[in-house]
Amino acid sequence: MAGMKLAHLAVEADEEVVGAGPVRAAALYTLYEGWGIRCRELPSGGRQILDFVLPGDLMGLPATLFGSSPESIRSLTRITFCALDAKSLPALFREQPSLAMALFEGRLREQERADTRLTLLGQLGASERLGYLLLELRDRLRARGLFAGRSGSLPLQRVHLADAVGLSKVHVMRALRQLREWGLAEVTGRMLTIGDERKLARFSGYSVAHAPISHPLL
Amino acid sequence: MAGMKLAHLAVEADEEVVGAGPVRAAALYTLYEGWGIRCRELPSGGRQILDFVLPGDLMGLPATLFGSSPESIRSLTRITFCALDAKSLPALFREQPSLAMALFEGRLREQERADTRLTLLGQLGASERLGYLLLELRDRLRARGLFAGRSGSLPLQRVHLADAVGLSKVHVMRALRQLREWGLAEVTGRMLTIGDERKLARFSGYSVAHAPISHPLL
DNA sequence: CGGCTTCTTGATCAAGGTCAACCTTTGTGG
DNA sequence: CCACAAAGGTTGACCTTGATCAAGAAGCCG
Repeated sequence: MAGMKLAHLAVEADEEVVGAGPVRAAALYTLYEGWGIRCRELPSGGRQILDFVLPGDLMGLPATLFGSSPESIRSLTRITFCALDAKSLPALFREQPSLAMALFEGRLREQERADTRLTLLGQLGASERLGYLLLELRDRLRARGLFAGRSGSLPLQRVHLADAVGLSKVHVMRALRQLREWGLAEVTGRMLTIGDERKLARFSGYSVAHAPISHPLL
Repeated sequence: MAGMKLAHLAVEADEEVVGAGPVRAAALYTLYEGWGIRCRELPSGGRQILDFVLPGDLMGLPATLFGSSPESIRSLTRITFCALDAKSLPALFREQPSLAMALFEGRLREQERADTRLTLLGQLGASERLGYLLLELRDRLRARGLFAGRSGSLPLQRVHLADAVGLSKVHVMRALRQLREWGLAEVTGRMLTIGDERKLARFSGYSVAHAPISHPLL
């Protein structure tokens, strides 16, 4: 798979990495460092953050495979990433079936994560959603060695949390206050601190089983 | 792929086809006829319908591949389906790379549909959600030759619509009335009728591009 | 030190949930 | 074939959650 590598790139914070709509360049990437978001913009002005993109995650798979995709990817921090040759994907499937299978399983895990998010938005209240999101983020970061102990860096603004869980910025504040007052989690500045982890997991319906952590592949 | 076929089965309406939790039997299926739902149950009693399963759709892929899955699949009507040998999936990846690729692309399309549903729940109001759901269902049915003209059969209760779009049964009623009064769509008895299709699509943010129709594979 | 953006909070408003009642359909046993 | 029961559909009244508006406080550059 290393043979697919084309170039090593970097962009500053808050730029569009993969645009919605028709693809302009072959654009299959893996993220090396930094944070990104995968999101959709609505004509009405709203935005849904579909997922946070962390180091090791693929970017632009649907866009390159289908030639166009409604999702766009933006950098939240400065990021470095690596461009892959999307055209060699069929070859990969022919010559590396076990790798292809791993790729397939990865998509399936993503699907389970997506199902969880849907359940979150459909069935749970504001604080539960936030609690879940924070716990999941912590575990994804931890799996990458980017979070140790009770607190770690979280380069997100309130708006990002809001757009991720389908709430208004103002209401995210209220929910965060709840979590803080109950000693479950705290977001201050650009830091996340998990308080009573066990209680938070129970409260927000979080279980690692339901939130398989995507593993860096490349 | 026909070589994977193991048995032809049927179950009555409202039964569990694939259970949540650890897998009891090798359980990879394709649906032949009837309707199913893929859903998650919450400890709190809530239920999120993740998707409606229509003829041609796969059932139980994550469960068989991972040995367990939080999702369960239930029949809404009497269904007939076909059991596949999940163990031959690695073989399929080795010997039928182009089929594997198709399977992979199918998952990617599912992911786009899931992203759309997330955006729906996170950003849109009750009537928009329902309108979108109804339009998408109609197009998926039409792609299978199960819906022609302005109306067709829709074997869903209000609760199912409610659990699918994350609303209460009562509020689904209110939203349906809206759609009816505005001449956009109507659900009566077990029938769905689409009124002004163009207007409904605009109203609910529906576009076929964003809602790729899953194609029967087997 | 301004002039920006983000954070934070209170006050008010609307969307949606809950409860309860009644109606309609379906189904079942006498 | 009718009577009754059970399940689902429909609607109104009221309450809760979360959105919106507005304004002040705190950071963060130039």
